[in-house]
Amino acid sequence: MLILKAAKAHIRAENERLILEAGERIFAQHGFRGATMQMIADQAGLPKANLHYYFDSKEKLYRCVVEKIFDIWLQAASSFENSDEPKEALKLYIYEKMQISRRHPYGSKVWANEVMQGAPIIQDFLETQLRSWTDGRIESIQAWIAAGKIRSVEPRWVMYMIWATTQHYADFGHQIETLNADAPLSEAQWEAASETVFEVIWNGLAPKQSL
Amino acid sequence: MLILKAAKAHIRAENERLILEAGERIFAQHGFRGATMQMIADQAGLPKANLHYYFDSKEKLYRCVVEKIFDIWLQAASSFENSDEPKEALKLYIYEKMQISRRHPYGSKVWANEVMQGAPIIQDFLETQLRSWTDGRIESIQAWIAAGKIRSVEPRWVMYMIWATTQHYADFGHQIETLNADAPLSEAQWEAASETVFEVIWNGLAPKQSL
DNA sequence: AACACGGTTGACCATCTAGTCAAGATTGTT
DNA sequence: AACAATCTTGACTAGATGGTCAACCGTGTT
Repeated sequence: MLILKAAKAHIRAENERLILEAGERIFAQHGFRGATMQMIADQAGLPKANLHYYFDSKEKLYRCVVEKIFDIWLQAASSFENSDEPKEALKLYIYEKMQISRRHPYGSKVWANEVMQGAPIIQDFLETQLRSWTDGRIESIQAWIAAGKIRSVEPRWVMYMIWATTQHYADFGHQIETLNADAPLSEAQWEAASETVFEVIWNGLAPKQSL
Repeated sequence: MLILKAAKAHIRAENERLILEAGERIFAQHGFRGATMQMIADQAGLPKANLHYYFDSKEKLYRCVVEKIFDIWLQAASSFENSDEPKEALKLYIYEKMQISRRHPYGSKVWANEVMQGAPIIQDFLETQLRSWTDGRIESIQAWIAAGKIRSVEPRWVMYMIWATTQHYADFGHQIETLNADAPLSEAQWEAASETVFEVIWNGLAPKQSL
């Protein structure tokens, strides 16, 4: 029957997952051009021809990897909307983004790579989803300023600070490890770093007042 | 005579400069593997074979580019040492790093790329020069804390915040432009961004006290 | 003018790599 | 068991790319 497609769907799902995961890792470590289909195949434990069976081309595989990453990014974004109180909202968002840097360092690197190269593949995402999400967040921040809940600052620069500081822990993880005596950050260090990032930004934004 | 070498030294100097500049740009836009010697040659306005005359291999050219960038980075580093007052020292350093992001966006991207890929070429730099410079700066910050000039924070996380926020304006410049209606930041915007980065970090670090 | 040395260059080669393909293996259904 | 759809895979191809090389050019010195 023609409905066999559904019967083997789990095979497809599982293999696509394997390939996307391997792709994320290899693209992160070598960049788009530096990554070879053979490397990704080896990482996934599948023959190269199999990759082309599930993803037509290297470019399509790459696009899928990047889209998956953007989804995670947007997911974290929702932390921002769950509170009217800036302190709470910022804390949630910063901790969430630090968590993503810890759990998905490869994804973050692929994203960084893509943007650094001028976003040849996902420019449309930047211009639609990212732009509208950012505009929404800027309005929130402006509302906080109007309500006297934080200092008067240009919301854009604050957004960029948060993105930069949190993503740095993924993108420059190798440098951070090297400066940490070649050891990955411990649980306690991740917690301390998250706390410091939040504390400095929050104290930097909070209205002036004694204690 | 054998002293002709000196006579044509300016040709060598000029061509090496052209090639390094082109290399910085192309490596930044495409990554190490994505960049081709032909692209760099075209960018420099020289035939490809000429590149191999001045730099034995692609890898050696790349290493020269990265070393040049690291020098600029270390140069900015000295801003940190020119003052005992944290406010002054941090302001100088942050402004200097923002200036570098503006003037050398390609260099910053090459550095980011290199580190993201695990620093295959310049790991030794990280372990020697960067590590010892960082340790020195951490001592300065600790001294400020001991003197009650800033809050008690882990100096490392603060260093990373400064690096991240300032370099973000180079590495993610494309994203920033896209969110700025596809326009490069104006003079005033650069100034405002630098000011905000400094203000937030400084207020985030300054000891609590009324006003 | 003749020379010598550094600089220039087009043509070439060995290698790597994305993508193809056709034959065969699996698997769920009847 | 027979089948049809899906999945698997080794062998192959076309094109790109780093690097080489031998002939040639320009310039300052004698």
